[in-house]
Amino acid sequence: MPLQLYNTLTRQKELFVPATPGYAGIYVCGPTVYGDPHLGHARGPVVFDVLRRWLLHQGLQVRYVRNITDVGHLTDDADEGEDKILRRAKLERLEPMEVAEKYMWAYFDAIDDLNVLRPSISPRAAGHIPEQIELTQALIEKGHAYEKNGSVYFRVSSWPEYGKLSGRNFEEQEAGARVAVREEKEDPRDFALWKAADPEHIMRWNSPWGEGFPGWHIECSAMSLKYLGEGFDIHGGGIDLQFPHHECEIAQAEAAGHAFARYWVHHNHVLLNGEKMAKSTGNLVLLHDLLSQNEPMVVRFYLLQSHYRSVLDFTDTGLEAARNGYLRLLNAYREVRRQLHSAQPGKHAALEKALDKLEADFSQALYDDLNTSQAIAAFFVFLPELNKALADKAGKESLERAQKAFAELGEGVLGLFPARVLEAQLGGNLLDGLIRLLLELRERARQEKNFALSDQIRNRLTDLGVVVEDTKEGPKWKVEV
RNA sequence: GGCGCUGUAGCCAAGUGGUAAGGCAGAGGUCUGCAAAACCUCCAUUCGCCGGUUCGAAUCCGGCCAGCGCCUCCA
Repeated sequence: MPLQLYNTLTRQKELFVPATPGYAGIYVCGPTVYGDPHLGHARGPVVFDVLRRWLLHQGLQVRYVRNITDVGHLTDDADEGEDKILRRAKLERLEPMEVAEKYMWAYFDAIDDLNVLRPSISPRAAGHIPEQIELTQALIEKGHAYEKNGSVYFRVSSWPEYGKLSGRNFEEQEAGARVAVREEKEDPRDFALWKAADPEHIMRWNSPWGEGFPGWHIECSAMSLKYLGEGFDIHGGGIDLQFPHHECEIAQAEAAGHAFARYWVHHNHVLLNGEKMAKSTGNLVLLHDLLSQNEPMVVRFYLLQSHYRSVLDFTDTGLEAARNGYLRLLNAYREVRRQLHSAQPGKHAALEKALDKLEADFSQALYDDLNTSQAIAAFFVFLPELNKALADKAGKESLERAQKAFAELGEGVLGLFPARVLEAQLGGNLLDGLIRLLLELRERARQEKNFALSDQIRNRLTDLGVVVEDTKEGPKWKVEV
C-alpha cells in the first residue's frame, strides 16, 4: 500500500507503514462541546473519514477514535479562569453536563448527515479522569511536572524536545507574544495538567492534589494511549491544534515514558469572507443551517474538492458550483443503476478502458497524501465516457463494473453516494404511480400539440422538485436533491 | 516581534524542474415541439511582481507586494 502522508512531525510526505501490519490506529481531536457546530468543524471529520475509508478499502482493520472534550478547557490563563462549558452553563442555567450533552448531539447529528462513519470509540474527557490523573502522577514522579497550590504543571524546561512538532524555538520568542505569566508557574511556558477548582466551580473531581479538573491537553494523551496503545499510527486534527495542544500532548506522553503517535496529520481551515471561521468572532456558517438548506452530500463534495492541507474559502457561488458538479456525477450513477435492470450481457470496450483509467488515477491520487481533489477529477474525466456508453446501451458486465466503481470508490471511499440520495428518485409506489399518471396525461397533451398544458404539468412538477426529462425512451422523472 | 502558509482563467481548484488536471459559469454545435439531460468544440503562450539558477521553472533560490494562520480557547 504505497500511501504517502504528509507528516507534520518531519515536514514531508512519508510512506505510511502501520505499526502492526494489517491494522491502523487513528486518533482525531474532536470538538469541545460548548456551542453549535459550524462548517469548520466538519472538515476534519470528513477528511479523516476519507482516510479511514481508504485504509479500510485497502483491507486494513481500522480503529478510529475521536474524542469529545466535555471538560477542562479554560477561557484564559488567569487564576479565576472558568471552564468554557461552565461559563455557558451559567448563562443558560443548565447543568454543565447538560450543555455538553446538548452540543455533543448537535455535533453527532451534523456529522452523521455528512455520511461520516461513526468512530470506533468516542471517548469523553469527563469519563477518563482517572487515566488523566494517572498520567499526571507519572509525570510528577519522573520530575517532569510539579504541584503548586493544588494545581499541577508540566515542567517544560525538563523536556528539551518540547517544540519539535510546531518547530518553535523558545529562546527567540519574545515581546509581542502574548504569554501570560502566572505567579505559581516556574516558567511561563509551563502548562497545566491539573487545575485546582475554585469553590464555585461546578465541574470538579477528587485528586491527589485536592478537588479540581484536568488541564487543557492531558485528555488526548491519556485517551489515545488507552485505546490505541504505544506508538500508535496516526494522530490528526486541525492545523490550529498543532500548537500548543498537540505539542503538549506529545510532551506529556513521551515524558511519561510512552511512545506516542508516529504520523501527525493536520488539515487546514475553512475560511468565510477570507477569514477563519470561529465562534469567538461570529464569522461562521452553522452546520445545522447549511445542512438543512442544502443536500449534505453537496457540502461533503465541496469540502473534498480541495486538498485537506489547503485553506478552503467558503462561498455561496462555490457551493452552487459544487452542487451542479455533484449532480452530474449522481445522475450518471443513477442512470447506471437504472440501465442495469435491462442491460444485455456483454462488455463495452470504451467503457472498460475508461474504467481502467478511473481506477488507476483514483488510487494514485489518494495514495499521494489523500488528494481528494484529483480523485474527484478522475471521476469527471470518466464521466463523458460513461455517459456515451450509457447512450450506447453498454453491456451488463461493463455496467456492473461502473456501478462497482461508484459504489466502492465514490461511496465506499469518498462517501458521496449513500443509499439515501440514490433512492430519492423512487419515492415509493404511490408517488411513482401518481407522477407516471401525470406524465401520461402530459404525453397525450404533447401528441395533441397542446404544449401550453404539457409545459404547465412539467413546470408544476419542477416547482415541486420533480425534474422531468423527455428521452427517446419516453419521459423520465427524478427528485432533485 | 517569532514561526508558518498562500497568491494559478470570471469563480472554485489540482499541479514542486520538461512545457498548465478537473469543476462551475460562459460561447457555439448535435439532439428536442420547446426545454432538460447527454455528447462535441471553444474558453490561462500563462501561473502576484522583479531578479537569479538551469538546455528548460507555475514548480528551485533571493528580494518585493498582497492575503491568511499560529504564538491565547479554537476544527
